[in-house]
Amino acid sequence: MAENQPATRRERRIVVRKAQILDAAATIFSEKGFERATTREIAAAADVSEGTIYNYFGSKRDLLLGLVQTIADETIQELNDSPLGNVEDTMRRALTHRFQQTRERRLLTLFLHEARLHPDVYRHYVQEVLEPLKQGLEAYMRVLIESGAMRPLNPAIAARTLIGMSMGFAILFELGNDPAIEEVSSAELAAAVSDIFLNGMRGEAVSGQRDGGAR
Amino acid sequence: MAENQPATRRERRIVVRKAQILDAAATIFSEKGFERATTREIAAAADVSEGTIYNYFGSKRDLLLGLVQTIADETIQELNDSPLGNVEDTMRRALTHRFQQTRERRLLTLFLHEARLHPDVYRHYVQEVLEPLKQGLEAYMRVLIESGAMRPLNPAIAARTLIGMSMGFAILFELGNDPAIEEVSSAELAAAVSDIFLNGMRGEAVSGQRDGGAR
Amino acid sequence: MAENQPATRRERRIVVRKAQILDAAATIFSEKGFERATTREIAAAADVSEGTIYNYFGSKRDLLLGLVQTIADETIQELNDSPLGNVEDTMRRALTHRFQQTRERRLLTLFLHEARLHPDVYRHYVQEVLEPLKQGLEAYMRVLIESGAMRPLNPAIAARTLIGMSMGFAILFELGNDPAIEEVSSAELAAAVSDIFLNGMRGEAVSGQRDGGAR
Amino acid sequence: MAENQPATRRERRIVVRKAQILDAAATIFSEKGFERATTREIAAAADVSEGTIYNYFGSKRDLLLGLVQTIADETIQELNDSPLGNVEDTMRRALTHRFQQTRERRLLTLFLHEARLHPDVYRHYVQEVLEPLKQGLEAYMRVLIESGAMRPLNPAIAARTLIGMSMGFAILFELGNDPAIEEVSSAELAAAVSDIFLNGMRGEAVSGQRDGGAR
DNA sequence: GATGAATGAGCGTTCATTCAT
DNA sequence: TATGAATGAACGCTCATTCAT
Repeated sequence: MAENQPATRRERRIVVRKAQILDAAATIFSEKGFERATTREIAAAADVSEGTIYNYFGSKRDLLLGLVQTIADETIQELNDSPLGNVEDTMRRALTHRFQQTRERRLLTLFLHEARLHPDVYRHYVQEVLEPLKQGLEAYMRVLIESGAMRPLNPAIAARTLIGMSMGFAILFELGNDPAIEEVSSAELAAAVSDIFLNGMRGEAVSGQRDGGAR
Repeated sequence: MAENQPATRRERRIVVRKAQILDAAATIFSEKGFERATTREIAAAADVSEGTIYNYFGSKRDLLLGLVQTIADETIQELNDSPLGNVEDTMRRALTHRFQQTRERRLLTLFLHEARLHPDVYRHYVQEVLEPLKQGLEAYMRVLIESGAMRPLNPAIAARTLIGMSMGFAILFELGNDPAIEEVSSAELAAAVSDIFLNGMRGEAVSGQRDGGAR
Repeated sequence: MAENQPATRRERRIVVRKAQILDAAATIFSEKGFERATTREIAAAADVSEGTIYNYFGSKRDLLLGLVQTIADETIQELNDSPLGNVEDTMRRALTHRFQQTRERRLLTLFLHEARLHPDVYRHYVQEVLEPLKQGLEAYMRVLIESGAMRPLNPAIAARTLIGMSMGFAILFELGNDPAIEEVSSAELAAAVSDIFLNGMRGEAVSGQRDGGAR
Repeated sequence: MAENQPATRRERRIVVRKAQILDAAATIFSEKGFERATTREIAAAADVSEGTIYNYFGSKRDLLLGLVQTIADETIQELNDSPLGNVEDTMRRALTHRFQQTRERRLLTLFLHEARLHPDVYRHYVQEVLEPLKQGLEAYMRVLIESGAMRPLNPAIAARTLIGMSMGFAILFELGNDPAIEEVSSAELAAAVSDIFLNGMRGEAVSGQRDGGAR
C-alpha cells in the first residue's frame, strides 16, 4: 500500500479514514464476532460517528469484506515478497510470520467461520488466498519430489497437510490458554513444526508391514 | 446410546424430542451460523413449534451448548473406546473418523468461532475435549520418545502439531470446494497425513544447512 | 355458602376444586398482579395441572372474575349479616373487619386496578359492592341528618368520604411498611378512624375564620 | 418547569422528547395498565417509532419509573410551594389540587398497584412521596394537638386517616361513574371533606354510650 | 376427570441503516 | 463531510390455551 500514495490530499484522507475504521472493526470483530459486533461500538472504537462509517463503507458486511481484503492483500504481498531460499528457511519464516500475526490479530476463526457461511468472504479469503497457496505449494511439492528431495507422496495432499497444519496451529494459538505454546517464541514453534513436516516428507514411508496408504 | 434406554415412555420421548431439536439446530447452525440462525427456522426444521424448543432448552444458546456437549461426549466416548493398537493404526483410525465426521457435520468452524467468543462453549469444547486430548497425546508422545520410537522433540509441541494438523485438515474439508481432498477417501487421507506426521517424528532433525528448492 | 351444600358428591367436589383453585389464584395474583401471574404458577400453587384449571374456569380472566365475585359475595353477605346497632358500634365493627381482611388478603389495589381497566371486574366489584354500599350509606346519612344526629352535610359526599376513608386506609395497610398502623390492632384503628369520622359529622361546621397551627 | 430552560438546543430537544414520550406512556398506561400497554402503542401515541423510545428510556419499566418520578417530583414541589396558611385553607387547597389532578391523570390505581408489586415504584412513590407526607402531617398533627387546637388523638393515626381519606376519595373519583362527586367541583368536595376531617379532630371523643341510628 | 406437552401469537428490545442538520 | 437521532424489521422468548393420552 505504501508504494502507491494517492495523489491528492483528499484521496489520502479517505485512505487513512478507511484504515482507521477497518482497524476499529478488526478489534471489535475479534472481540465479539461479526454478528455481535455493533456499528455503534465500531464507530466508538474508530472515534467517528456511526454515519461516518457509511460514508466509507456501504454496509457492515462491507467492513468485514474490506478487512478480509486487506489481510488477503497483505498475505499475498508477503508471499510474493518472501525470498525463496531453501525450503527450511522459507517455511520457518512463513510459519513464524503466521504465528506472530495470529498472536496480534485474532481473526482466523472469524474469517473461517464467515468464509464458510458467506460467499463474498469465501471469495476474498479462500479463493484468493488459500487456493493460490495450495496451488503454489502443490507445485513446489511436485518439484521437490521430482528432484528427489522428498518422497513420492501425493503432492496435493502434502500441500494441504502443510497448510492445514499451519492453520490448525494458528487456531490453537488463537484459542489461547495454552502455556505450552504461548511461552514459546513464534520462531521456535515455527522451527519445530517445520522440522516435523519436512522430516515427515523425507525419509521412507512408514511401512507398512502394517497396512497403510502407501504400499 | 442405544444400550441405555430410559425406562419410562415419557423419558424416552423427552430424549427423542431433544435429539430431534438438536438435529435441526445442527443443520441450521451449520447453514447460517449461530447468530443468523433463528429459532423459527430451527423449529420449522425440527417440525415443532417455537414454544416446544423452550420446553426442552432454556434458550437458543442452550441449543448450541447442548450440541457442543453432545458432540464433545461422542468424541470423548470414541477416544475412550478406540482400541490402542500400534501408533500407526490408532492414528489412522482416529483421523479417518475425524474426517468422516467433518464431511457429515460441518460444525467445526462454528464451534471454534463460538468457543473463541463464548466462555460456555469454550468450557464444553476446548477444556473438556481439546485439553484432555492435548494432555493425553503429550503423555503418549513422551512415552514414544522415551522408548526411542521417536526423536527427542518437545512432546508438548509434537502433540499440538498433530492436533493442529488434524484440525486444520478438517477445516479445509469443511471449507469444501477442493477436489484434491474431496475425491480421496477419508481413510486414504488419514493414512497419508498420519504417514507424514509419524515419519516426521522419527528420523533425524532436519538441519538448516540443507538447501531446499534450489537443488 | 355453607348453608347450601350441593346435593351430589360430584357437585360438592366441583365446589371444593373451584375454591382450591381460586385460593391459589388469590395468592399468586396478590403476589404478582394479574398479568404477571402465570397459569402455571397458579396450577402449581393449587396443586393441580394447568389443564385442570380450564376444566373449572374458562380463562385466566375468569379466575379473576371468580375471585372478585367470591369476595363481593362475602362482602355483601357480611353487610347484610352485620347487626345494626348504634352507629359507633356498627362502624367500628365494619372497619375492624375491613382492616382484618386487608391484612390477610392483599387484593385491594389489584381489584381497584383491574376494576378501572376491565368492565367485567368493574361490574362485579364497583357496581355490585361499592355502589350499593354508597347508596346504603347515603340513605343512612340522610336518616341521621334528618334525625338531627348529624349536621346537615351533603349525605352523598358524607357517604363517599367514609367509604373513601375506609378504602384509603385499607390501601395504606396493603402497601405495608408502616409500623404506626401495623402495630396497632385492627379494632383500635377502627375505633380511632370511626371516632374521627363520626365526630366530624357532628358538631358545628368548621368556619374558615379560625386559624390553624399558628395560634 | 419553564423557568429553567436547558442551555443548548440539543438538551432542550431531549427534554421535550422525553416529555412527549412520557405523556404518551401516561395515556396508554392509564388506558390499559402497565402490562397490557405495548411499546408499539406508546410509540404510536407519542408519534415516534419504537426504537426512539429506547433512545430515551432504557426499558418499558423505565417509562413507568420516569412517570412516577415526574409525578412524585411535581407532588413534592407542590407541597413545598404551598403556602402554609391556616389549617382549613391549606387542607382545602391541597385536596382541591389532588382532586383536580385525579380528574386529569387517572394514574392513581395504576401507581398503587405497581407500587405494591414493584420495589422501584414503591421507592419512588411510597417512600419518597407518601412517607414524607405521613411524617410531615404527623408532626403537624402533634403541633395542633399540643396547642390545644385538636383533641389528643394519636397523631400518627390521625395523619394516616387524612391521607387515606384523600387517597380513597381520589380513587372513587378515578373509578368514575359517580355523578354525586363528578358534578361537584373539586373545590366544593375538598371543602366538605376537609370540614369533616377537621371537625372530627376537634370536639369531644365520641363515646360509645350515645346510641346511633335509633334516636 | 386430570394431565402437561404442544402451540403460536404477540411481546419487549436491538441495531443496521438513513438523512436532516 | 460528519453527525447521531430516528427508524422499523426482525429477533428471542413467554405463556394462555388446547387436546391427545
